[in-house]
Amino acid sequence: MSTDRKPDPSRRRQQSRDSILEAALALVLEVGYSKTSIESIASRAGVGKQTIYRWWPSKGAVVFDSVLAHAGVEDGVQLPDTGDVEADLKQVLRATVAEFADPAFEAPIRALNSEIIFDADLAAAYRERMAAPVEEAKKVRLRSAQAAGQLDPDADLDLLLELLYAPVYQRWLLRTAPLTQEYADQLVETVLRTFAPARTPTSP
Amino acid sequence: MSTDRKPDPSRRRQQSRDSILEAALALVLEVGYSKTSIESIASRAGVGKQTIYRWWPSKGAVVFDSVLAHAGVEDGVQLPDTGDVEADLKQVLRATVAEFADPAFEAPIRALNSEIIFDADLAAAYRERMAAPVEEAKKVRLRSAQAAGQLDPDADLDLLLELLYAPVYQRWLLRTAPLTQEYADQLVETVLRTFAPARTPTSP
Amino acid sequence: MSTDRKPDPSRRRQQSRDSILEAALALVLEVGYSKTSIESIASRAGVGKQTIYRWWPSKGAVVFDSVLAHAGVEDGVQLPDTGDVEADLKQVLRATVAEFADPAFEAPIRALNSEIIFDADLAAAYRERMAAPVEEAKKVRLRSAQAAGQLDPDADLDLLLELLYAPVYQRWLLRTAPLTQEYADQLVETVLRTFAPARTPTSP
Amino acid sequence: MSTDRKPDPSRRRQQSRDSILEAALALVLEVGYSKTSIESIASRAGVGKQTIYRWWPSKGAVVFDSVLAHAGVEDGVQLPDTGDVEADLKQVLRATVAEFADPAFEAPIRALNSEIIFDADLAAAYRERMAAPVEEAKKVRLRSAQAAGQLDPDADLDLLLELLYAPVYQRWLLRTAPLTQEYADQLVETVLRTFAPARTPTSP
DNA sequence: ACATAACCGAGACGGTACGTCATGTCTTGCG
DNA sequence: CGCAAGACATGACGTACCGTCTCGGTTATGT
Repeated sequence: MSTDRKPDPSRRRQQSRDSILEAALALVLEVGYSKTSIESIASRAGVGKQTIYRWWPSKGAVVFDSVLAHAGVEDGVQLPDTGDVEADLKQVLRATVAEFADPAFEAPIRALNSEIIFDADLAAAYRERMAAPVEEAKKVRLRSAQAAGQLDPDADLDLLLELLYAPVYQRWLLRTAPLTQEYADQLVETVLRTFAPARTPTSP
Repeated sequence: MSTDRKPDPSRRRQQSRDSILEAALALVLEVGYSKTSIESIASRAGVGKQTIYRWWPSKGAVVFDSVLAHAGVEDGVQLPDTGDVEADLKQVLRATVAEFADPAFEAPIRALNSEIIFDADLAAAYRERMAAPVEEAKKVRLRSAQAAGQLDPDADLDLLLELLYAPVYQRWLLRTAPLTQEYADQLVETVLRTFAPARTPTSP
Repeated sequence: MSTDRKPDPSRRRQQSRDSILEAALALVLEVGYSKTSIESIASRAGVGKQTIYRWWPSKGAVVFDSVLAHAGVEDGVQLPDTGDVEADLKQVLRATVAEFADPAFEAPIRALNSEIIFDADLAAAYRERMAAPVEEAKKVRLRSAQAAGQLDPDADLDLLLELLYAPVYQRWLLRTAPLTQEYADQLVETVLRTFAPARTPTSP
Repeated sequence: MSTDRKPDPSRRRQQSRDSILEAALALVLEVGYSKTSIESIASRAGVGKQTIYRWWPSKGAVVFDSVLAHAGVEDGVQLPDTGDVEADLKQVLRATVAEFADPAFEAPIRALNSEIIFDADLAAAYRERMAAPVEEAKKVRLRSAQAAGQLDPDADLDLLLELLYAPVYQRWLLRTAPLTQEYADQLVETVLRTFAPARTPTSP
């Protein structure tokens, strides 16, 4: 016998959920994450505070859902495949760099990251719902490159992706150095060189 | 013309500063960063709140100084140089991995990072006072390796270090995958392979 | 157009109100008015500070309500009417003098007065809710005396009451001279003499 | 053997004292008594806080001295004596009423009174240094009236003065009713009637 | 003439309280 | 019963002052 409140999700009002997520995202953009409060979200969404507390455990979770809903990663992700890995990867990494530079993305994503740092549950949710699909799409492209002989067939693709993306992520997060298109290109070139296919011994 | 109060640092009481930094670090370890308040730091340090506000602009800055004072990076940093870069780098990167796993380091450093994400000033301070000295020590070792012919003399050392450390940092921060000693070794090997000196068929 | 929060009195918790007023009165008695803080009232009443700020504009207003609630002037006030004005007034004025000497009344009432001096709103509230009912009761008795031919029918009763009470009030407030029962009697006699009915030599 | 600081008044800097009193008075006028702080007085006077604490026990005492120094009651006080008590008293009481209405006097004097209410020492100082000389001057005039047969030779002059001034004081302090010149006149007339000389029994 | 003791300005300090904001819980009344 | 509204106890915020305490720098004699 438990006294826990267990709200019935079927009775949930979709309109409230939407306006909460919208308000949360708008506030993070306008006043920043730390100045965004549950109270301000509720007030802006025209919603009672309890309605937020009923469905989300924390401010971080609300903002997480906001960003997720807005990013719309839930649709299938697919990377370009022109046959030229280097060109394709450069295009993709340049797009990532550009995204990080977009103020409309930057604020919510920094907020997301600052929560993920502390909250292992959010981190897991992030991996599963945001990172994993993208990760898998990238690997599809890389396997295609392996099949085309542009990449070492034994390359550890997880490691490769880390070497490619972690430096970008770190530069953006810690602002250690400017994030430029040239940097993206340089990373792609360096990493591809590292995982280049073994030089085919042309003669016996 | 400014009305800002500019307290005179020469009149600052060293004892207060010390007990504040100590209290801040202890609280972050004991109750976590977000539950550490300026008020609790002041109270634990036996200090008036104003004494904190007089010398630091934010909780983040206090914790930053705590970590800095505790880490003692201000002393010269020097890396081992046994003549074998790979062995030396593996030792150093394994130490980094171990440090990240130490609960006594983890909490304050996660706190630090969560502040740095938002606060560009703190990020700059971090770069200058914590990262830069260590970075420089690492480069000294790498240049020594270049001189010894163990590394491409044209290698971009900044990029090399990013490829080496950013993946570790990202795994730790986002908990994307376990941080093991083997992973450290693998990273060192991969990166050294990338920046290996060109095979000069000098003489038969 | 006003952005002011206007709390809904119907949702007010009576229990909180009561414990706040009780705590305020107790604290003024125990530690004095100036050492009584909103914070200490809240803490003693087991109430959040905001609950005080929501319903009262200032410490003075809280203490005012405390005194008012305690004095219970809101009930009808009625003065003795034995048929002998002089005796009745002496009794009433002696009671006033005694009240001023009672330490349990003195502290809160001095507190009240010190606030009223500065705060015209409080002064108005004092007149309307504390002074007026008593004033009216006194006038009822005086009119009865006029009807009985013990007082000049043309006497300005407001003036009469001021001449009677202001000296007592002043002596108490400024401690210019001891407040004794004899003094009360002397005042009554003097003032009654001033407003005695004209000697009408009606018939021998 | 005492460790008490006993500052040597002979070494006191007159300039500091003056600027403190001046600053105190100005602040009470400008921002009101309760918003006047020791710190603001010191700052405005260009004086260290300690210099105030060295010579005065409390804010009330400083303001008291300010008002005293400004009022300049220390000079001899003398009331008009035209031979007509009623006219003279009306003139004096009207002046008092006017003074109370003057904003430049009102603020500091309300401040004074609010301190006197709580602080018996200040009350005594007030009586001795401000009230007494004026009181004595008034009595001189009244005795002259007694000698002139305009006043009952047995009149209790203290009581008379209380009946004359307390109502004015009360009206001003509590704002119970407007303080007009007519009111002053009415008071004088009423009180003089009360203490009129006994009707001389013209025939035996 | 020169120590030496005080006052003095400045302001850092450990505190208390301020009045505001947000938290997460609870209650009320509407639909 | 979900919900908007919002009162509530709690607790932290950042600020203002409190009264005490150094810190140098003038005075201002007193030998």
